[in-house]
Amino acid sequence: MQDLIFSLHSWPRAIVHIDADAFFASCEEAIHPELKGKPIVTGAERGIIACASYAAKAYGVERGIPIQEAKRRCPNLIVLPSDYETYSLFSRRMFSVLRHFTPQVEEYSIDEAFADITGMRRALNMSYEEIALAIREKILKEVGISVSVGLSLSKVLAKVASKYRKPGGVTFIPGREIAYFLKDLPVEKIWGIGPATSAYLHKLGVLTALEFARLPEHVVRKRLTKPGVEIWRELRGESVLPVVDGEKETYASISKTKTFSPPTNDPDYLYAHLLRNLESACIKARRYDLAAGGLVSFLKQQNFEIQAAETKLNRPSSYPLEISPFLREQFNYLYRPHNTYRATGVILIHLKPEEQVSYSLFEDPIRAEKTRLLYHAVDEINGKYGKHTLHLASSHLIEERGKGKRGEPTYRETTTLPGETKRKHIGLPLLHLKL
DNA sequence: TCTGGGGTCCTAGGACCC
DNA sequence: TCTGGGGTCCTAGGACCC
Repeated sequence: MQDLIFSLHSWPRAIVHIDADAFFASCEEAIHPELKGKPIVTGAERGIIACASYAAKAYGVERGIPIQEAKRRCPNLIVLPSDYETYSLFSRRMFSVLRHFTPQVEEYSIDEAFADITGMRRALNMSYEEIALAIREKILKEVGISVSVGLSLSKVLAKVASKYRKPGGVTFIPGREIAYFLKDLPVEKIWGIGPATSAYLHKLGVLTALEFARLPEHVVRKRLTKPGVEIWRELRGESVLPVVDGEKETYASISKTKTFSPPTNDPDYLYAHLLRNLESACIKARRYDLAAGGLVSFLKQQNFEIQAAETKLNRPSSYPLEISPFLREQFNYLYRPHNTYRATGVILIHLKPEEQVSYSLFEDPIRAEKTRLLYHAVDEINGKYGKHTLHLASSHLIEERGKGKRGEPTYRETTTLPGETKRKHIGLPLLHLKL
């Protein structure tokens, strides 16, 4: 083992990873104690399982499989819709318990976090191992959620540790035991090593995490890119990926995608979906006070091929009324009548804080202000009566189609170019009220 | 895993400039 | 006018994550 780096001091760094066990299902059990221990899944709204409780997993019910198939495997399965608002609440409570042990907490996803507890032994009067155990106990007791905990010298190793005994495990990987934990771990199971890199490593004859960790440095630097080298160092017990604390409250991009069945080549229907994607993305952007500097949209063909277009906006915006002309342009550019499509998507990119947006000399400030006020009202109405109660008229085709009838598609908003001052009225007639 | 939805980061290569 | 070399910025696209 002397070829792997670790200091004689057993914990040069102490990094913890916590991973909630069957998180969505656990939240449901915490709210509805009568469901505890029963086979439950979430994901009813999509028809695909988002999360399965361990009782459900015992029947061979896994994440990603269709609900129908799951019911075949487990006839008394309890199927619930996913309730992200509630799960976020539990998530925040878990993380705040974690912050009880150290301020250095990285909220990695809704159900995972890293914490750097280096140097906290004296303050907490506990060993690092005791701190890891205490974290699990306190979250279980105060939030009612079972988590698995890993403690090691780096983030990558802490991830290996937390996965080692699930559910409910607490696993320590001190420097001298790294090789033991890596020797039977396939490279493709390492955090950050995906299909492409594993295939490449396999070709080099590297099958396990230990074989990877033992590659000579010059080979790793020559064959892999930066992330690969970082993972290699972390596996050897050297902490190079920092635990980034602070709650995440901004985005670099916001995307909305929708898959529909059956696939279609109907341009009106496709564009209506794109418009709805745009509205959803803009709602989220406005919620975070962000404005998009660019727009990407794409069509996914039946054979999963994707065509995408990107446009730079002349001024950052979070208003569909201003952005939709560009979307229309992109759609006209991308759409081919002889292709059949299974999904559409919109991505708002180059997001920046709303207050940093300045208006160009060439546009009508009154008009821009009116749009802002209009959407302020739209957000208020939709907040009261439900998302998309008030929406762009031409995205209404989605509802029409849902009811099996065809409305007259309208593209009136496409004549409203941002910066164009000719048109006076600002949109209410272009909106549609869902009853 | 016959493939849902939402993200981030990195790199190579072109455009442009001196 | 031709040629070489080097820097910065931007974009497309790949890879990976939950």
